[in-house]
Amino acid sequence: MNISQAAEATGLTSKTIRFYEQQGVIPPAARAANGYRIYSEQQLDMLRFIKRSRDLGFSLDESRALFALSQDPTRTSASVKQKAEQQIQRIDQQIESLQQMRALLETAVSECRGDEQADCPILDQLNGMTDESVCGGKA
Amino acid sequence: MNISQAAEATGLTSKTIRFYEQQGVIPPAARAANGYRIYSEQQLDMLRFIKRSRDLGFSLDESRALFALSQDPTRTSASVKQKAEQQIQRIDQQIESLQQMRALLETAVSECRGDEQADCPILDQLNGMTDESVCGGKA
DNA sequence: GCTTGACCTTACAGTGACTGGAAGCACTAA
DNA sequence: TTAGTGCTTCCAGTCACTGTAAGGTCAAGC
Repeated sequence: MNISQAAEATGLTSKTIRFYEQQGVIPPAARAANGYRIYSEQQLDMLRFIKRSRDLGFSLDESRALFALSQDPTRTSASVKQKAEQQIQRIDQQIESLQQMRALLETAVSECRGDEQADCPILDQLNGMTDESVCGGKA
Repeated sequence: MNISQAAEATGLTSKTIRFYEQQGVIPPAARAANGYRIYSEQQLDMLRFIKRSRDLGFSLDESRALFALSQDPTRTSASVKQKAEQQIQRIDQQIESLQQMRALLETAVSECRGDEQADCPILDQLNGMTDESVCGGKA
């Protein structure tokens, strides 16, 4: 199985797989006589693990660490759970930050007529012309 | 007003202000005899505008474009509103993506005992050992 | 006058996780 | 033999900074 087949089988791209190898996320692939990388089912599983971990928002470093844990029979589920809970917290922070942005934008957008006139509450907000202590306050 | 005072006054860092100048986001600052950058109130307003725009999640390019719009008397509020609505859409996509991650993590975490045993549903999920078509399905 | 320390300048490298592109072999089909 | 595709390596670019190094400037204190 060469790199493009491995890419197909894992949902990654060939570029990304080479990048992971170069970054030490995965060990160097075996090579065929022609120098092409070859992948075993086991390595596909590793790549799929990394992809799923990335899809849950873990960094490459954490993904590597999680895979190491998954291969370590002496791990504890507590150690894994802790990482997952940290990740949930990070996600919650990101969501909260995005929701604050969204609320500010939404208020400004709702006040904007969106017509041919230059007058625009959205630009007013960016110019600091609204009361920022009260989100989107009209006062 | 020198660069660190401008940084203080805008909530940016000196580094970031220089970076914005180098990237063409803001025009080159005037210089004192000693070569130090000097900033006027007008330029502080521009920097504050950019910061608020960035804080709403607009890219530097969009922030620059929005500032140009805000300085253009022939603009229409419709053109601004469109950019803001696009930004809301992007934010919604990001939130949705994060909420999906969160839901998957939360399910796995809730099933994980988090004790000293190696057995771990979180790692099972990363290993593709759960039914992915039903998010977190226990079947 | 000299030193010290804070602040300014430029320029380049590093971050994270890729993505794109160039240049050059390898393989396959016509 | 040629064309086309796929593999290889290596380097540059993305985004928005941040860190670091080497050096010039300024104000205060001795």
